[in-house]
Amino acid sequence: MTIRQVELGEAELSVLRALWDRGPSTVREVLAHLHDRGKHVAYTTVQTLLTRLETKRFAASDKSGLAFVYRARVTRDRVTKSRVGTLLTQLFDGEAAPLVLQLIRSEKFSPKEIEELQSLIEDLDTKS
Amino acid sequence: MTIRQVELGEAELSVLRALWDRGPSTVREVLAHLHDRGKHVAYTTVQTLLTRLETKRFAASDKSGLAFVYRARVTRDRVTKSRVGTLLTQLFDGEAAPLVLQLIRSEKFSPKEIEELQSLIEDLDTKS
DNA sequence: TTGCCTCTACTACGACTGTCGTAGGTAGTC
DNA sequence: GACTACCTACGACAGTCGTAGTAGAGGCAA
Repeated sequence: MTIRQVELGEAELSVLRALWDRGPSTVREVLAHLHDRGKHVAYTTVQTLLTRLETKRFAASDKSGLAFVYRARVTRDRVTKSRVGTLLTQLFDGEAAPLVLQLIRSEKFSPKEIEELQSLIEDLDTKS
Repeated sequence: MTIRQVELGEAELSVLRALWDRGPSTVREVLAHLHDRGKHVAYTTVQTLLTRLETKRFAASDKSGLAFVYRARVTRDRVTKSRVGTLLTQLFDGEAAPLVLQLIRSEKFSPKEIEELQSLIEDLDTKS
């Protein structure tokens, strides 16, 4: 069967992130952006990745002037949620709590973040 | 180049999970376990996956009696951390806080979990 | 017009993954 | 001893990904 869900590879995701960060961009602009983040790939690699993103309908393009301009067709939030959901399913049987607990135990947070966490949790508390 | 980090595919991970859940198991036992969770794959598929897990050093095997018995060589916690870390890098620039906030906002928690969260966060608070 | 630059369209290719099938050994049963 | 059931070793194959080269079109400077 292998009716694999259409998903994004790591390199594809990094290109999509460039579109989110920069807004609509040409191949060359995405390339420059990736360069700035220390990713050194060839121009045509970026081109291929953008084409694939378009095929998978995560991006769209318009010819504007000389070169195609690509833009994201999905929000960062949507992709993020989907990815997190996949992780949850794969490792935590879909339960969010264990992941949250683990993150809180093992990662560092700034005072400001802690405060934010606190108020969020208090809200949860009153709602339930 | 393509010095891709040794990682686990989804099917491989599900087999590794079987080892975590059941403890040391034979191919047939893992197969039955997967079956129980609704995953229908062939015996030889499981065999291949276990072999690959062994090649990648995520599992080891001993011949004990008739069939090989496979066992996990990495803890669930270790793999989980690594996966979460990857996700964090790919989507949140390595920051845990945004992910935690998003999870708390978008997922449901039981009163017991909320309580646990609260006490954890209070600990954070006093430590900082 | 003749090059040179920049783009797009294709093609390629090796590694990795998910899935199995086949061949051939081993052990208990009739 | 022959059959049957179960195991392992290997090979295979298609689809996905990361990465990139090449050919050919369009525009601009000399």
